[in-house]
This record gives sequence, structure tokens and C-alpha cells, in this order.
Amino acid sequence: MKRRNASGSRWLHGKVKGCGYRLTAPREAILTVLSQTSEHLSAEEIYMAVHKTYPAIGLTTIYRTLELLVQIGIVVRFDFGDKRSRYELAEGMQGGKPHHHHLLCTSCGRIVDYSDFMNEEKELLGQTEKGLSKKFNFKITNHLIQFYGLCDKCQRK
Amino acid sequence: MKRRNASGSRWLHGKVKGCGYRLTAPREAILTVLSQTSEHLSAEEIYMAVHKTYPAIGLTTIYRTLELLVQIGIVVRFDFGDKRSRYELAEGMQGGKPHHHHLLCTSCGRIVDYSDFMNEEKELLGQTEKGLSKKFNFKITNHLIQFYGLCDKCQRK
DNA sequence: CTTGCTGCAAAGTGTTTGCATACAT
DNA sequence: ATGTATGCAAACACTTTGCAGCAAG
Repeated sequence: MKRRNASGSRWLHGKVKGCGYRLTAPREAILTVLSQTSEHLSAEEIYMAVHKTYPAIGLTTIYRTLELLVQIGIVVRFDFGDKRSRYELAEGMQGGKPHHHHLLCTSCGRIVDYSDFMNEEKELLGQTEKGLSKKFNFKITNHLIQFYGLCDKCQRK
Repeated sequence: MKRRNASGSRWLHGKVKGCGYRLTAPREAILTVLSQTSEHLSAEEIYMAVHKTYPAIGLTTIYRTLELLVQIGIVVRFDFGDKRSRYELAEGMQGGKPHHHHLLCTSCGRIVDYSDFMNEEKELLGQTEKGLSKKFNFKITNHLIQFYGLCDKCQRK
């Protein structure tokens, strides 16, 4: 678990308060965990991490807070097919990652972020979005791109 | 629900038997439903559809059969974020759809298949796959591309 | 103070499993 | 005949909800 911008959580507090929500200890702890990891944590994993510094936390609060943060736009929910939601700080949030897509190992579940090929992708996405928009009269707001395969370790087995 | 190739299910029987599995009435009924719809049915929806012609069917059998069909490669499982798996006949199966991606309305849940922009996409996907493959030592086997937005009806509300 | 936030326990929902019976081959 | 497939009910895993107490502003 890589550490990143340890003051990110402090900056995020403003975002929460700015939206008219209270800044409580549980929320603070959850934001801190999210801004200091580079992983794609599930609710339970966040719960366990927060529990270390704030043992009184309940799993319910984790779920409710995450839903709130997703609503505000501070956090993004992902579904990688392992039957539980996973959460990341949104693009543009302090402590968050730049825009990226995911590469998933179907054997061990490893998740790799990549942003190297985004430029080419972005161009095509733009074209495709425009075409789809016109043809189906959709107002496109978002996209999901993931690649699946075997990571190097799993290929050797 | 559009009807398509009504004999598709018969053709599929061979695939099942060819893989060494028994061809039973429940499986036959499930294949028939899948080969006659153009929708993206959930297990429960398949259950209800099969139930009309085969009332003795149990939901468990639906799940077990779908898992089998996915394993064999006759059926593909999708996850559109509504907390339940949805199933389609695989590309290349008789009665199945050609390769396509999905466009989803985040308001009403409508799912639109598109295959118009596949050529451009395919090219980019190939490049990106190659790059990712090399950089992360992944053997890429699959990809998922979805666009999210508001369909024309939901935009007017 | 007042209203929103929290934790616990219980309820929900989609999916899976144990087991005895039924059936395709 | 033999082992796979089925259906029921119970178990599961993740998530949500009801409610009474607590605390931020």
C-alpha cells in the first residue's frame, strides 16, 4: 500500500463541508484512508483500515459515508466483478489518481491502473461518443473500459 | 422482446452434448429462451420466462445451468451495475448477436447494443492491448467497453 | 438546542450449497 | 445401471434499513 499526499484528506474536508455536510471523526478517518492508499479498497477493507485508528467505527457508517462521498463526487465506485463494490478517490481530488483505466487478472484478481495509452484512447472515445450520441440520442456522461487477462505470475502456473 | 432464429436452440443442443453434458428439458428450455430474446436477461427473468413453458423449473437450476453455459462458452455474463448478473448468448452462437458493446441509460436502465463503431474501436483496442501486454506482461483475453448516459426519453424529464 | 450522524441489530437481495430424488444415457 | 442433473430449503455474502442515542454546528 503506497502512501501518497498525506495532507490530501485535510484538503478534502473543505469539499465535504462546502457541500453542507458535517465533518465528523468517522468521515475524517475514511477520507484519510482513501487518500493514502493506491489500492481499490472494498467497503470491508476500508472498514478494517479505519478500525485501526478508530475502533468504534461501524460497517454501516462506512457504507453510508461512501454513498455520500460518491454522491458528492469525491469518490468513484467500481465494480470489478468480484461481487463487491470498490472505491477510489475521484480524478481531480487531492490525493486522487489521474484519469486511468484498469487491467484485471482473471486468475488472482490483481488490478493494475494504466494511463499510458490514454491519449489514443481518448481520441477514439471522443469519436465514438459523438457517433453514439447522435445515433441513439444519448447524452453520454461516462465510460468504462477494462481489459481482462492473466498477469505475469498467473501465466506461469 | 424480439423473436430471433427460433431453431437456434436446437443447434445449440449439439454444442452442449458435444462438451459431454446431458441435454435435459430444463437446459433445453433455458437455451430456447436465450436464443429467442434480444434482451439482457437476469437469472430471475430467465426463470420467469422458462417457468411459462416449464413450471417445475427451480431457480437453482437456472443458476447452475447458466454457470455451465458460461463455462462452455455458449453464454456470456455481464454486469451492468444493477447488482445482478445478466446473460447473453455468446458471439458466434446460433441465435446470438454479433460482437457489440453496450450503451446504458443511468436513469431508466435501458441497455442499447451497438456495433456500428466497432471497426475504429477494434483497431484502437488492438493497439492498446499490445501496449498493455508488453508493459505489464499480461496475456490479455478480453475487454469490456461501456458508455453511460441519459437516453432520449430520460433527457426530457 | 436542533438536526444530522452513528452504531447496533435485524432485514433484504441475489446467489450458492447440501442433500435426497429423478432421469438421461 | 450409473452417475449426472434437479428441486427444495437452508446457508451465504454483501448491503441496506429502523431506531434510539450522540454530537457537530
